Formats: sequence, C-alpha cells, structure tokens
Amino acid sequence: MNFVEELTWRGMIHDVMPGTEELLQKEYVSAYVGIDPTADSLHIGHLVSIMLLKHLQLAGHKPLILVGGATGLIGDPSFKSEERQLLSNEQIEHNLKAIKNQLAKLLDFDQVDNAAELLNNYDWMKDYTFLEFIRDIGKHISVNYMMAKDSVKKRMETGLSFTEFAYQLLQAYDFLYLYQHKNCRLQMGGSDQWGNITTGTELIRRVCGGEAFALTCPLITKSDGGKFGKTENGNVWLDPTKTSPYAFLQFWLNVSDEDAKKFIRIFTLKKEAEIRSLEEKHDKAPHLRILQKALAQDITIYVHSEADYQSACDASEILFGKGTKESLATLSEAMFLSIFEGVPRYPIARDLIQNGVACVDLLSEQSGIFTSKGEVRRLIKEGGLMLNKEKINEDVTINTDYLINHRYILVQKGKKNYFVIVIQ
RNA sequence: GGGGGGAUACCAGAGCGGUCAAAUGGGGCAGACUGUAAAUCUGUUGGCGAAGCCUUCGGAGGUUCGAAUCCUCCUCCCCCCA
Repeated sequence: MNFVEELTWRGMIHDVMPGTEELLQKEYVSAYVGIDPTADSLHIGHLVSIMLLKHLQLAGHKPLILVGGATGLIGDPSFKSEERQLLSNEQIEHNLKAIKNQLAKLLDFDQVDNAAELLNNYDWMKDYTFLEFIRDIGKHISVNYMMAKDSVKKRMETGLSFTEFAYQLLQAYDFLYLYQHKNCRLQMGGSDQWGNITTGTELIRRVCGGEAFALTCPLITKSDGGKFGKTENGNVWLDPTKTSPYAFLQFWLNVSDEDAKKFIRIFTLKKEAEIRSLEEKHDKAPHLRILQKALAQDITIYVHSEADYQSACDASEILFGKGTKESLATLSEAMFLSIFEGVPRYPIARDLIQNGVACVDLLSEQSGIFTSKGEVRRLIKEGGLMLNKEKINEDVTINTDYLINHRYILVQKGKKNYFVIVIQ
C-alpha cells in the first residue's frame, strides 16, 4: 500500500494535488510540514502533522520538519479573526529547543537513510534583506493572487496588517527554498494551510519552472462539535510536566465512540484489519470501550513510554476502579505519589491537622482548594465531595486519623477531579 | 454637526422606587442513570452564616425613610439624519 492509499483509508486526506501519488511512487522525495513555535511544547493538535510525516517515513521518503523561527515572528493570519501576538526572539529560541526534544522521540532522526530532519526557517530568512526579498520573490506573485485566498478574504473586513498579509509569501518562499536545497517536492499540513501551500507551489513554478505538490489533512473535529484537543484545563500537551501522562491517557479514554473510530486511524499505526476487528469487538460490547483503551494505550506509549502508560493505568484503576479507603491505605508512599503525580498538591501545616480542623475550613481558606466555604458546603450536601474516597459530613473535624502515609489527604470533587493535601 | 437608544452577575437578557442577591435561557459545577460515554432528569451557580448580615446592577455625586430602578455630571458602545 502506498503512502497516499494509506492516508486515504485512514481518512487523513482532505485535499491532494493531482500527481502527488505518482511522484511518490516513482521517486524518493522529501516532504515537509511546518510547525509554529508558539509554545515550548507540542500539543496533540500537532500530532496529526507528525503522523503524516511518520507515514511518509515508513513509506521510505524523507520527512522534514520546518520550525517557523522566522514565520513564527510574524504569525499566520489564516482563519484567525485577530492579529496575533508577536513572540520575542528569545522565546522562540527556547520553544524551538523544547520542540526538537519532543520530536526526537516521535520520528526517526538517525540510523536510517531517510532520517527525519529538523529545520528552522530563521536560518535562511535572517540575512535575507527586505529589498532583496521583494525584488526576488515578491516580483513573482501578484497581490491579486494573494488576496484571492480564503484565509486573506476572511480578514478583509476586519483588516489585517501588511505583516500578516506577507506571511503567505514567506511560507511560499520556505517551500521554494526547501525545493531548491533539500529536494523537497511536497508540503503537507492541515486543510487551513491549503492556500499557503499552493502559493508555494505556484512560486516554485514561476521561479524555476519546477513542479511541487500539496497534501492536506482534514482539521480534526469532534462529533459533538467541540474543539479537538481541548479539555477544561486547556490544551493537551505532549510535555509531561504540562499534561501528566495520567491526564494524557485520560483524554484519550474519554473520547466518544464515534471519535474513537476516527482517531484510532489517525493517531495509531495499527493496520486496517486490526482496527476493523477492534471495532467489531467494540460494537458487540460498547461498555468495555475497547477502542478507547486501544487508542489510549497506543498513543500514550508512543508519546510517553510503556512505564508511563502502566503507572497511568494503575492510577486510573485506583481512581475509577474499585478504589476504596482501604486500598488507598495500603499504598506505599512511592506508589501513592506516582499515581497522583499530575494531581495538584496543596501544602498545609502539620500543626493544623494535629490540632484538628473543621473540614470546611481546611478545604477552603486553609488549603485554597476551593475559593469559598459555601462551595464546599454545597458540594458536601450534593454528595459531590469525598475525602480519601469517602463521603464526609459538613461538620467533621479533620485530624491525623485522616492522613494516608502520615502525610496525605486525597480530596475528590465529583468523579474526576482530584486534589492532594500534603502536610508540610 | 443634529437626533435617538444602551451599559445588569461567566455570557445573553428581563427588571424601571420597596416584595431584588436580582426573572429566564445558555454555560459552569455537582447528583441520579450509564460505559470515567451520549442523551435525559434533578439540584446548584456573590461572600460569611442558624436567623440574619455584608459587598454587588458602567463611574462619581445627588433626591428619598428606602434606588438596579428617579435626577446631574463623566466614560464607553450602538443606531438614524447631515
């Protein structure tokens, strides 16, 4: 199965320029996707692009990742309603390093002929003067052409600065540069990038009469219409200090049935037959959520590690399985800590507990877990608050009897929100 | 330059002298149900509390026993005519 066929059955193709498939069949080529270094970690939205490159690499071609050190200074106006906040040089430098580390885990960067390569367009843009650029590059693309792009049209009413308008041309130049220096014939990206990519192929045609190609994948959507990759706590990051492996695993476990079928094709390398068999099993016993578990396992191991996956599973078992006060009490301190790794901690003075403290006070003003006593009382009344897996009364006094491992109290709000009080 | 309308809790939006901590809808949170799902239903959604009290309706003053509601000034938004 060739690259395009592979992506097709996985539902990862939104648009592809005619001839792309033929090119990849007959030649060894490099292809690239661009990543904006807006943060010092990738998030799961980026994962789609990474998977495109992964498949590309598996198909024997060379993946290039272009980190937009230069374009990141500008900001892509595509389909955004407002002018973007510009990032400082130092910030981008820092982000770049972090992203590089993450990518090393996801793609093969050495030991193979078609090793992935990370590039920064700042390297070839920084010494390119404005005058040279508009003479050499700007000359070839008309403003009319650039304005016809949907991404620009959308902004004509609210306005966009020249800086943002020029973005398209910068990105097109990247493609040209890679075409000339890295034998790069294909640019891939999300469907919102189609306009920018085709400006690139157009530029290549006009400057050197070359033929380059474009391939985009659909923007990932959720069946309920919500934004993909967002939780109530914001983005789902690949960086374990921003999103713990436990939270990461949980994100995928909580995906809806419909989305699971879509996502398992996009985010795992499982073969079609295996996925079909999983789906069959899933449909027979939907409550077992076989698809979600397979998806979550695969991707957590890919992004983090086998060990991280295991401990995240253990944590899930304690938190959602038949975890009781007794099972909590038997946990070793090390185990307890690893399970609640990503759970917010709230320090409290030992004296307070030793002297005994009203639970309402402890949970609000003393620890700061909740912002008002009223909220704590309401939760208790509704049965939505548990200490060490047990419901409590509003008027109980918390003392050392409540401590797990002599140091911790597990606070639970509803089914999914945990907090740990730590005695200092 | 002239005329008119508006600013209310997370958002939208009622209220137009006391019964207003402020209707209703959305969102959020929690409960039941369930598959750590969806849908549905229920409760809750300023703070402290036993009652009750305290701070809130763009900002600053004023009228009144009493103001989100009336008056004056200020700030910001929208519409119409030039």
